[in-house]
Amino acid sequence: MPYPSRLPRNQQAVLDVLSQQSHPLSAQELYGVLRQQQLIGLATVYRALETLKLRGLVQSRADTSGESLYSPVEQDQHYLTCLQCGRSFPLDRCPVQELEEHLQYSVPFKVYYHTLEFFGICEPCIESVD
Amino acid sequence: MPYPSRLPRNQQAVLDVLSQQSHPLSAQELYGVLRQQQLIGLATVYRALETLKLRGLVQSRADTSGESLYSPVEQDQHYLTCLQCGRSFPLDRCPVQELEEHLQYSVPFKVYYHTLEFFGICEPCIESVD
DNA sequence: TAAGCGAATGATAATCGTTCTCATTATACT
DNA sequence: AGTATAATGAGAACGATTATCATTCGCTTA
Repeated sequence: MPYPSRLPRNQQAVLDVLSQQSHPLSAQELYGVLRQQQLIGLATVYRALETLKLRGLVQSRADTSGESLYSPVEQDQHYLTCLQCGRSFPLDRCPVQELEEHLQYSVPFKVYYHTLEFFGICEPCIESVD
Repeated sequence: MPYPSRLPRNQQAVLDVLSQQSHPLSAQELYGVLRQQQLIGLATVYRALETLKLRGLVQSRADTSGESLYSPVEQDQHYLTCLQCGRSFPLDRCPVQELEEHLQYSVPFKVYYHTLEFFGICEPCIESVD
């Protein structure tokens, strides 16, 4: 697992904000929060996220609206996501951990994290499906 | 599982092309293929994909470059995806099927399909990681 | 401590996938 | 056939992300 002894300031700031949140943030939301703390450009936020992803510290998933949502890798990332309204409901159980550990030994690929997402229609939306 | 007796022509055409491919296609690639067969607009391709997703017949996942890749739901969708080069390597084993079936009875949510993706660095890229 | 140099930054323009708009066309129903 | 309704294609609009570039920061070396 790549873990540099110290992170550049902006990367650290981005990671801190993500860790303080209990839910994934978009890059633009992140930018809004960081702007209240310091002078920072949107491009820098994207650059920091890119690097943090490559280091296996941050993960992203695509919102149904197209934008990416970012969260620290430690955070569980298993959802029921409604195709109609786009809302995501977190799941607690993860049956994949052991497979991930097994993969580490069986494939030439360094796994940082995984995502597991179930797609369908949530109860409130079921009635409104055409 | 929602399965209308007959699909509108364009939705059927989109589904046919996706089913003929052995790998997921972007909306733009799909548009290119369809244009060789018939007169169709890009907006219609997106509209058809949207509807097919809501019907649980097509699924999408985000490419590392940001665009969405579409494939029929029947197709297995489990990958090792390299954060560096973006290439995806399909996995055969799926440990989640039974959890999905269990979910159907334990949550108020109609599950159409799931995605499982492992992210990390592939062997060829490991050397080039800074 | 000052000078020099390469990497990082912020502002903004450019890019590109996706969605919206709207005039036109196809479809369904009577 | 006649009319209402939905679907379509073309292209404009949108918005998230990426590229550009002049400036600033951080570090090394004199």
